[in-house]
Amino acid sequence: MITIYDIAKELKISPSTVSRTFSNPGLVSEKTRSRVLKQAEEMGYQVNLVASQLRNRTSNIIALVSLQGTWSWFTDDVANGVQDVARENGYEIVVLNANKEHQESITICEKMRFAGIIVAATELGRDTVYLNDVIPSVYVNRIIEDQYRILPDDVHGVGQGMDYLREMGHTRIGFINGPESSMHSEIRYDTFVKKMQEFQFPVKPDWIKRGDWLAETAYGRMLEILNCREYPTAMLVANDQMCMGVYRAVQERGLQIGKDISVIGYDNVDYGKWVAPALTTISFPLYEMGCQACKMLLAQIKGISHPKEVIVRGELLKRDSVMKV
Amino acid sequence: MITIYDIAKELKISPSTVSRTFSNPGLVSEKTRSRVLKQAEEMGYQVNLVASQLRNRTSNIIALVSLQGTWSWFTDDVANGVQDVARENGYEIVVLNANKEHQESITICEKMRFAGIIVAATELGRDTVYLNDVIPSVYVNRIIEDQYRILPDDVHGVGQGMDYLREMGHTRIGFINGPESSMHSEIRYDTFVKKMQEFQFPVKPDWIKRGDWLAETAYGRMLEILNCREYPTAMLVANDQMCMGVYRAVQERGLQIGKDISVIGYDNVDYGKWVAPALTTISFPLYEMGCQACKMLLAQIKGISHPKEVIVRGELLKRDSVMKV
DNA sequence: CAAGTTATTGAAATCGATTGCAAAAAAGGA
DNA sequence: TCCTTTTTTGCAATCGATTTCAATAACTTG
Repeated sequence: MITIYDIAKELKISPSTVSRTFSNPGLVSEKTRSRVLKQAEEMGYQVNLVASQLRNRTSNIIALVSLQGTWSWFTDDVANGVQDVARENGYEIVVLNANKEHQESITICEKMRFAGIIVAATELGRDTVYLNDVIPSVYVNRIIEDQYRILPDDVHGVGQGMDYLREMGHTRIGFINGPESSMHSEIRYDTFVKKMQEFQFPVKPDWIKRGDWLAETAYGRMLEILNCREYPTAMLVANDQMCMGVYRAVQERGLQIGKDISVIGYDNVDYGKWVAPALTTISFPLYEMGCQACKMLLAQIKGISHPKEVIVRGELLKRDSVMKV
Repeated sequence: MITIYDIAKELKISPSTVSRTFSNPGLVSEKTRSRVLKQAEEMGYQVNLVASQLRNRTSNIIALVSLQGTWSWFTDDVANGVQDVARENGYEIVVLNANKEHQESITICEKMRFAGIIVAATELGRDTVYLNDVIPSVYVNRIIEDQYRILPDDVHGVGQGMDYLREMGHTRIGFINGPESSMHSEIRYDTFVKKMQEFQFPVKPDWIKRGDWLAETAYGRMLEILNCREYPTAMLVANDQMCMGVYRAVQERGLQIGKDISVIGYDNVDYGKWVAPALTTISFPLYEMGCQACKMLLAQIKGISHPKEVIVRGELLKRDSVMKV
């Protein structure tokens, strides 16, 4: 492995000068600098950031830790947001995946003294995670007391969806929720009910089901709803993946999505555009949340004061799964 | 930031002893060890891996660099494979994303002296990337001279699909290919034609189209095919995403996928299970490729000899988009 | 109990880059 | 030319953990 000492020896100059050539070129004469650069190029020198970081006590790497058991669309979009902001500010990002047994992924970020950690969590992910305040951190989509966090505005999102259904003339609306443990489930459900009451639409318990974010379960729940003597003209579904189950159930019954039954999802997963009919959905503003998270983290790193909570709004994406009644 | 010196001073012992407590506890007496552990816990000590790595000249972090412009299913699945093997061997993985201008992502892995780099590339990603042989590396899904690599067995995959279509009685088969620049396109196309000839099925140029991996374009191409006086009973499509375009085109014409026209995709993206009818597809063995890539990298890291190329087979996943004629 | 072993500890060097300080070299001015 | 100012350089200490070597402490055992 080539070091500045190797280059220095070769050129019969001091390592200090070689170092300065890279870290503070203004302090080195034009002549020496070009000799060093040439020699370094020739020997295939790459600065050792490990040494450099030890000396400087700083890193320009931000870690994004996903609490999913596995990699997924969720982390992807957040990552894109974090990355764009990070790079604008001269930072690189690395993504780690902390599954059930892997507290390790978090700890290693701290031990590596990365510049900061952004923890991104859907609710399918692990419950808890231990930070030691060794480096700055921000949570995306999770509320932990006293910790910096970015949250989506579910109230606004569901509100948008409900307003739209009403505009389209729907009054008989069903709802498939996420699991009980979820903060989103609660908020989305509450907002759904509140809106129904506000509009003075009938809230039918038979049309309100609990799911678990997964298509398979939602498929069963939707069949139950379709077995009711009369069924709703529209379904609000707490995430897109469950909509795939709903689509299947509806189509198996010989009914048409968008015609017999309108559907609004939540999340805006990429394949929603490609199913037929294209899924109308409320976007989970992941990219924007990633951006905000990174800004929040950078503020901490630079010691600038910043509010501890930021709430980001998604928007309703009107496609083909909802039509006027 | 707490260091071993802080702990040492507090306990009035030498830093060496503190260090040994963590890195080689057998060399420290039971009594001292527990005192150190307690003190460290109390002070919130976390070893500084930067210092440790500098001294040891080793890292236990493997980097997976994606050459996609953005995060995607491709990298996800490869990452899961790499991760499982890595963790079995005491390594952690971090994922980086190299977009067009970001040679930087690769370089930073080298500068950080990570244990090794796995470069994963679909063909939507950037063309070239420069490694400096500072650390071991493996390419996934890309052929670079003299470099270690993992490739999928496209010949086997397409063969499986074609055998199945023939079994199901199809003889009139169309094909939508990927873009010209792609190694997969070439192989898949060649294999398709070879199989057609082998089976003595008619190869109709009108039924063979070039796509660009994207649904939108495939939608247009499929419409062209459907405009022919007679159209095929089955389509082999070079990736799943394009199948979504095919589905839409077919359905818009009032025809039914699986009934009027059978479709086989390639890749096994996750939503293929949830579209209606569920998509029959040939899997791109990403997870397995990730595992193999990691094994290959570990072999290099440990200095064990290993073949420079490994080819991994996918399999045909029979679902509902193909039926007997 | 003394000599020989073994278990524990500490001092000091090391990994590779950075930087304050001082020396040397170059440039400028009279 | 000689002195002052500015540029370039080199020396040596530093970041925090590890490890070799030597010293000391704690056991064994005849």
